[in-house]
Amino acid sequence: MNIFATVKTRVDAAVAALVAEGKLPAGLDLERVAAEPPRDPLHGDVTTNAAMILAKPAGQAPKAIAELLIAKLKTDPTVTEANVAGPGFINLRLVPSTWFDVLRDVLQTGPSYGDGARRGEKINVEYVSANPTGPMHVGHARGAVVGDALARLLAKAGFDVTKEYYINDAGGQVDNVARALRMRYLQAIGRITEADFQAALERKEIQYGGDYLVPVAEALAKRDGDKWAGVNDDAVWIPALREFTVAWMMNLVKEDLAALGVQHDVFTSEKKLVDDGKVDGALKFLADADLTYTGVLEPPKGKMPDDWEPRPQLLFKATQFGDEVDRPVKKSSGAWTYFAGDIAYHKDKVDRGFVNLVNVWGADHGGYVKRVQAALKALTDGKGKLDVQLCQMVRVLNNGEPVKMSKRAGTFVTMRDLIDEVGKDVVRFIMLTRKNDAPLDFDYAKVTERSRENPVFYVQYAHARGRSVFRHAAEMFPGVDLSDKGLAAADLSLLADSDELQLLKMLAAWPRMVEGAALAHEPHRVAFYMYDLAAQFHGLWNKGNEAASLRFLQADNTSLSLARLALVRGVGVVIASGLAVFGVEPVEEMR
RNA sequence: GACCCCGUAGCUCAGCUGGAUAGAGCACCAGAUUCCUAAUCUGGGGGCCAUGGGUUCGAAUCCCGUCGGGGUCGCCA
Repeated sequence: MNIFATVKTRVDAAVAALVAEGKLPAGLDLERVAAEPPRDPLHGDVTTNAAMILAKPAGQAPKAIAELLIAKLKTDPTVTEANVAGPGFINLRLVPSTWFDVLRDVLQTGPSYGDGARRGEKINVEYVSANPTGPMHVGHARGAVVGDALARLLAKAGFDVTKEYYINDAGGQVDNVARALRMRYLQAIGRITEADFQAALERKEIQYGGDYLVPVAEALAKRDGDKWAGVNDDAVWIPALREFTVAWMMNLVKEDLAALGVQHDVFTSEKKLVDDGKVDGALKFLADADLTYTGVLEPPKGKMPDDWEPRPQLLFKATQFGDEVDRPVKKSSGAWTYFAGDIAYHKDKVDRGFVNLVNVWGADHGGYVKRVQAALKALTDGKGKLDVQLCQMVRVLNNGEPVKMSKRAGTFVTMRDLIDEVGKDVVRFIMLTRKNDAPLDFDYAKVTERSRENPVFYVQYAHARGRSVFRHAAEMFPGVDLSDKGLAAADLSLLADSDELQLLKMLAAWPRMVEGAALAHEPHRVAFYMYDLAAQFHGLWNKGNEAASLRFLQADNTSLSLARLALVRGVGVVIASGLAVFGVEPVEEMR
């Protein structure tokens, strides 16, 4: 039940009725007509901009249209008041039972309160997609949480969501890991020393110096003995060691993600796309559409690479689809570029029936967005929609001091460091307290602090307080049915305090919140909603400190207590429901 | 040089896809505890929404310019 959606359909019906009566012209576009909460609650319960939106196409003054609509809307028994205000807003006040019905609905529907109804609309969310070259770091953690929460949010809004991970296991980076692994391997079988390894790192012969390759090398030595020590043909040992390390690293990645509570439905391997001929197929598709050609790119502006020289390459006509320049799909060596693989990957998604795509990337990939969107347009004749959510940097701090790096990985703070330090739920929640295109400070001290400043604590505390009330209620009212079903049967009209009603109205806004955040691909909105809801709840709680008659539990008044318990429970259900979108467990108590 | 993101209270940030008098927290000031968790709550001051134009009934929000911060810029992924 979404009362704003309900009111919107009533407004639409009122317009239709006026059209039928000839008071408004036919064929009006109602797309932009909205029913929303007014900015100032004093204005009413629901406001609609219908009169202002329709004024121009109908050729009438907003206020005149508003009067017509008000006359229609007033015939609705659930509308107690309808007024025109300001430039033409129509403010509606609804019968109080509206809010009691909402609460009853929350109690009866439980965790699925707020679920949307767009069943069957498929959407693909690709996130993390980290190179299988080592442990996950903080940046990956943010992308993982944002992508996962977005997927959960879309699912709640009613989409059929597929969560996907693209494994970049075909490029030069994984070869570089194989090279580093070989050195660690030689060390593991006693052919070189740690000093030799560090020297090679110093000479930049290898790029990956982290300790995390040591156990991989040991496992390889255990399996194959000294088999690879004498093999010097790159074409032989690189693929073998690459395969070994990719498999290992993907296990590591999956373990890290599991520790964060993130699970993907589909893993797509770049190497498999290549081996299966999907890259050839995708590029043939573009070539057949005359969207590729062999040409020479202009030299890059700004910082010039040392070894730049003009060379002919196979290019994709990205400029036809809104990109700045045409983009290379083949290196001058003739090998496919990373972009070619990505074209094939996106074609693969399209071929699997996805039109709606979301990719969550790090902000350093911002320059890559247009070309992939261009490729998708080319592949789908303009029908495919790709939204790329870029995640900005995370600065890891402790009491304001930058945390430099992990002992294990060497150069960066890992996802595991974060989880070990503050726990999975805190990591997840904090990562969602900023919009993803804004930088985020993650301060170990602040995110574990027990104060209003810390949104995780503040929201969890509200939930725990609600549970505490129920523990007391069970003692105060032995034998009384305090289940959701029992509470739904309570006389909710006893909720008469203005703050109680305000809280009910916030619960009524949850379904609209879910839909808006999902369509905008902005899970962080849920964090702010939950914070506001918690603030309202803490406020009501403390009113009981000043006036004992406002406490939730009244020993001498069971029916009033039950009505208030229903409200407390409703708040708890919605908070738990919001936390579920974040993949965070609500806490029962905070001792 | 080009492209992308950002610029809102002293600080950290919201602002629901163009709506009414721009909101929270921190910090500052003044209050609340025989009471279900005061780990909380109530009240107060604080703004040229970087800046200059434009679009319209109406702009923090959309478009263009300028300034400032960050990111990216053939054969890396």
